[in-house]
Amino acid sequence: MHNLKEIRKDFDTFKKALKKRNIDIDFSKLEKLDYQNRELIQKKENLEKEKKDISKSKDKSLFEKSKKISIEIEKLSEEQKTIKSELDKILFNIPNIPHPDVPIGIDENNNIEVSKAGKIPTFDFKPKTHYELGENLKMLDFDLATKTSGSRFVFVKDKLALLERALSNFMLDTHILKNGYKEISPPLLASTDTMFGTGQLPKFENDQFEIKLEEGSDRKFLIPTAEVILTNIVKDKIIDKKDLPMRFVASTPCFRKEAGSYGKDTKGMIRQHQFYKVEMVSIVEQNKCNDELERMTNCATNILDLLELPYRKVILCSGDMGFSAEKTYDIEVWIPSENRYREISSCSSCSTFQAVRMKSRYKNEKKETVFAGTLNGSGLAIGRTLIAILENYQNKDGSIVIPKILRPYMNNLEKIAIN
RNA sequence: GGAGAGAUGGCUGAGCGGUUGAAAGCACCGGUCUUGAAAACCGGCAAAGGGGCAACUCUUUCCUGGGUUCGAAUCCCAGUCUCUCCGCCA
Repeated sequence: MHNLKEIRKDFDTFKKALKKRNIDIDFSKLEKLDYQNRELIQKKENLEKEKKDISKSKDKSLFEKSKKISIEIEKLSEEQKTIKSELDKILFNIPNIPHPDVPIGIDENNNIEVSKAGKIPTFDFKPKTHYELGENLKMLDFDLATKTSGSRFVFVKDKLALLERALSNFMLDTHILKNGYKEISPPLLASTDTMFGTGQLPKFENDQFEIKLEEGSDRKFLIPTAEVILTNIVKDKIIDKKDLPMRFVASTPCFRKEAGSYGKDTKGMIRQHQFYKVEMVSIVEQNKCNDELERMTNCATNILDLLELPYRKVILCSGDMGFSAEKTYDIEVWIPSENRYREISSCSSCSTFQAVRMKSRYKNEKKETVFAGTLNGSGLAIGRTLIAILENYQNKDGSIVIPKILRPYMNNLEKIAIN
């Protein structure tokens, strides 16, 4: 969310910066509502002052007048609240401003490749898809999941379940022991204001699974990513500057409706309603966002290096970035059956955008209270890492070689073969 | 599910109709003292919003939302959350 005080100072620059997002915002209405809002506040405050003075004077002859002022204040206050909520409705739905480094573009086709790493495997046979491999091994069961739960779910069984668990542990260990993240096992349900804090609400309510605890209770949502719950650790907080940067990592299930993806990636486990993801979150001083983003992205690619999977790093263009992000790197892993790279991690700096929504602040050198910077990144999406391993490490007979780094996590198993 | 207790600033914690934005302590910052540090002493230290180039100033805020009152952190009502005891339970 943007700070109105800042926007007001240079409205034209604000408008221009958001043009890169190519979205429709009624700026003139925003400006007008802001003006009306402030005008009403002034009127109201003048009356409040008058009333306060009467009260202090304890002059009984003025008490009647004070009553009348109260009614007037009430009226103004209602009017002001209405204007403010209209203003908020616009403000809550305005995305973050792209960082100057971000290339301008419409969609994913305008993203720019930054670097490539790893060796793309060559096969002397036609590589199978991950779901063919998994089903042949009898370790991925989509039909069963359809029976118990519906579409976009999967049963992972046996050695692949072990592999999934190993991946989670390996990634966590790496981030905790080598990259300085603190391990968190968080709640998987988030309240409305938590979802608002990171930007999932109000605009993306359709993508969220809502949980009904009991009739009339507050709304709760299954987290679409641990980013939501980890970032909100600093919600409504004035953080001690000494505690920055804060770095958290968690491995959690994520739940998404995938409402806008009908017919997309319907085969296999690329796009599921539920999947595991290891998520990194950093809370930093606001001027450190860019450095932290590079650091975080390196933590993510480091995992792929260790797993010896080929990947490339892409910087997202202005039109393809998420709502809260100012700058995003996607890490894409090589998928042999599709003969292309697919997203396996997304690392974003959100500048102070989420902190404004969450009211997360700290005192800077000048003792001013300022908003913190927040970043999040997958390190990595476990389901998709599993896919990448299946496909990149497959043999002609349908068996899968286990990446060396994972073997200690799998009782030194070297290969998964058909029973 | 049943019975109680509570929610105040970064933290602990007083206040229980008007000079209380809020005592005191801790933490933090500055200073005196000291070779340096500690201790002691002195001073400073809430947030949000509005106005102003600025110095500054005004309004709001003691869980949330209503109510009583000229005036509410303080009284009344509703809700949320936390804690303790009993029951049930991974």
